[in-house]
Amino acid sequence: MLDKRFSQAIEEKWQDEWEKRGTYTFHGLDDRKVYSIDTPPPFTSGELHMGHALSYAYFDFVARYKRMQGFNVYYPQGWDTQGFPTETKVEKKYGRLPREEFKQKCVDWTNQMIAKMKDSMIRMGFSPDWEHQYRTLDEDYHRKVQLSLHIMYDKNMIYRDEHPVFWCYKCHSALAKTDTEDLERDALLNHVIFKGPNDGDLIIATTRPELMYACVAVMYHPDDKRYKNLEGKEVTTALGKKVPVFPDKDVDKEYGTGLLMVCTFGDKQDIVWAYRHKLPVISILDRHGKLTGTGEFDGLKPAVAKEKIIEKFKAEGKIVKQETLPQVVKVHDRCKTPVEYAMSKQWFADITKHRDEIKAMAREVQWVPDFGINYLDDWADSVEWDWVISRQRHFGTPIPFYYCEKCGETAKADSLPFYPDKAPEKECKCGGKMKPEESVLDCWVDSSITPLIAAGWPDREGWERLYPSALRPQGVEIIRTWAFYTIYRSGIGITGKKPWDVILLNGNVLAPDGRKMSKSLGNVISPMDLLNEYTADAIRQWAAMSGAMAKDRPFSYEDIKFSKSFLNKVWNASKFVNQNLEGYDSTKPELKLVDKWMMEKLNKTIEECTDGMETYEFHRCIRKLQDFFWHDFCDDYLEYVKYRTYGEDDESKKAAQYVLHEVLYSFIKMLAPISPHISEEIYHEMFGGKEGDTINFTPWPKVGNRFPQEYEKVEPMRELVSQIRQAKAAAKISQGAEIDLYSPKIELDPEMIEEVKKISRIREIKEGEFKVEKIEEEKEA
RNA sequence: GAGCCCGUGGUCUAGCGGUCAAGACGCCAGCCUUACACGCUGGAUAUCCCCGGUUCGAUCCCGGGCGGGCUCACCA
Repeated sequence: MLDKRFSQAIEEKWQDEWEKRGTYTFHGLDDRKVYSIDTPPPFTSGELHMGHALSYAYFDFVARYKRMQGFNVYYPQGWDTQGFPTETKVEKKYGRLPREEFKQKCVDWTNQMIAKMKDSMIRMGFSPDWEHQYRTLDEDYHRKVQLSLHIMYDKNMIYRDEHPVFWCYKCHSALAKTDTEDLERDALLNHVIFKGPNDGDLIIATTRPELMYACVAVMYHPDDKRYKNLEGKEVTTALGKKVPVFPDKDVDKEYGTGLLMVCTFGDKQDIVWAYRHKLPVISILDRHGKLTGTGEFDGLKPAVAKEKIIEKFKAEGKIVKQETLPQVVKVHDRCKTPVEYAMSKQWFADITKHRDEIKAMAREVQWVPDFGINYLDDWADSVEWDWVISRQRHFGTPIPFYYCEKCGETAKADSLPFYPDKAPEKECKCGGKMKPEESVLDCWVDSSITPLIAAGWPDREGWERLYPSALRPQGVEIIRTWAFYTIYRSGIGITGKKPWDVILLNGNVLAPDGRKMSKSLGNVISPMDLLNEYTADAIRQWAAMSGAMAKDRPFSYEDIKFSKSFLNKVWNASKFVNQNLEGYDSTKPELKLVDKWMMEKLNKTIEECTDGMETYEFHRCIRKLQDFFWHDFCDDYLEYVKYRTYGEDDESKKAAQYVLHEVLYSFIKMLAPISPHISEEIYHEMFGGKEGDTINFTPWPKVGNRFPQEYEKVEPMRELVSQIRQAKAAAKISQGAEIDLYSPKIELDPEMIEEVKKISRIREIKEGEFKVEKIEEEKEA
């Protein structure tokens, strides 16, 4: 018996049952075709947010659908564990600790977060294989990341070099761009006099005059007539140094005077120019972020030096104009200190050499939706320099190399996994000491081999059958990182083969008001808060209804309320069908026209729904199911056959029961990938688990006998039934009451006319203007 | 500024070379018709952003504009 209501309690019952039985465990390769999913390892923040709920629901639909299609689905669960946010949290809680102790606290904290997130994922009904998990902090994961780097190092794809990086002088670390945020402020633009080749005045505009000691060039736009005569010449800075002049397309003619100085390094554009024009590098900031090599301003911080040098130029009459302009500077998100660019020895991966290969390999992958590949192309085309893979942090995968302090020579670590504090020093060919590298890797280095990790590379027997993955689901916003780096490393660097067959892109979930969800706006909705009121099956249905892929969508209470109502409908209709199935036997009876109409409707639904799942258009699938079940099955067919299931005619009753049984069974199967809990419960309570102990592995419904002609015959009847309903309502006659119908000649199949009489409780049909007339009870008596 | 996506009843979406342009939520009216009031039966509400073009015919295709979103670059 089904409970009175479908509820979260029923969901939890099945979640526990699935976990206990290991329902979704991968049991190794067999004869079946494998379908492997390169699932996104969430960063272990502890919180499962709406974005997770949406995108994880998408590939959970796929996994469940493919299982029912007979695939051997491999759906491991990973965790992205290392990185600055964890260090920040741990540091906040425990303060500064010795390196080893600190790392251990990071691990402990991460494990707590994993436990919390795993529980949330189970409550959402996600079906990853909990026997096959990976964590990026595991020694085994480290070993594989390090091995992958050794392979790439042997192919000359990894190197150590001096290069400008984002640097926080307060925290003494290189930063990833993602560790920075924008700060708007006013800047003073100074117009300073330089001397041209013929000693004429040239005015350049700068907000950072204190960097002039590191000035290495002056630039203008190639179309700028004012400065064309300077090409190939040298000019003299306000400090008396001669520097070359270059035309460059990135100069804005309208900004300032259209003439600018390039320093090492005022901003990112300076770095681009330094590389493009092969300019010399002058490091003007020391390791503490103070000026050096200037003489009079050494030891000052840039902000102080700026004021002093402006005073100096003013005194010398070299500043002709000053204006205040709004400016955006990058600051370290943690300490809000403006970020500088500093030269430093870092490890690099040679992405710029491979951009065309990466783009080519991306074309071997099917992008869903197809325009997603544009994001990758744009990024590949705009990458200015190689990927800085080293970070001066603690909680990360160690870089498995040595470098020579004397000559700069590098060498691979001898054994993996490699941890620098346990590694011996080596001797270099040059006689110098080789030191184990102490920096750690950018987290994207870890996550850019997830399809290999998932496959069990390089140790698991038959890992090649699990690589490429069948599916990579991920957010659009990390195409330039996760997708790009995965193709570069797993694809180009390691295997030479594309990492996945299909990449499925999802957008973000916005707040109901269409703005980004954020703590500061106070508009964050957590899936965990919705569970009790709406159930996981309803949240999952909301996800399915959330429209096109790769598109941001506001969260919709309307949709989730509708989902909940729909589940309620499914529940109650199932109870009702169950009541009417008394005496059901599975022998196939002679079907009436309406029965064939219903079976044909089911066929059409199976086609549409299957197609929707195959093309990842989950909204098409769920909308079709909702429309079909609610309106065609409940509102129409159930009403059409009530008189038969209540009645005495055995043949007719059996046919109706057969169809009720078939349709409901096929329906809950098709609903199972999206809303697995309610389907599982009905499967067991009503169908006795007849095809195995879980609906999740029953075969996906197939289109049965077609009845196109019968279908067409029944369609007009539905219109007539509806008209009679309306007429009854208008005449305030109860729908259950018996009537006489007056009507002009009815153009219907005779069997249909009989059907209508039964369905609409008509005693007699009489010629006349269309109307219904209630049969008075006293007349009958 | 560059690239991409989008612009459909009050709201959120679906759809498509010819349909009375579909659904949900909301709104209105009437119904407790032996599963469901988280329900049932009806109803109102759309210049399908604007201007051109292609076409026998465009909401759908093409060009331009306006508006919104995302990613990137944001400026010496």
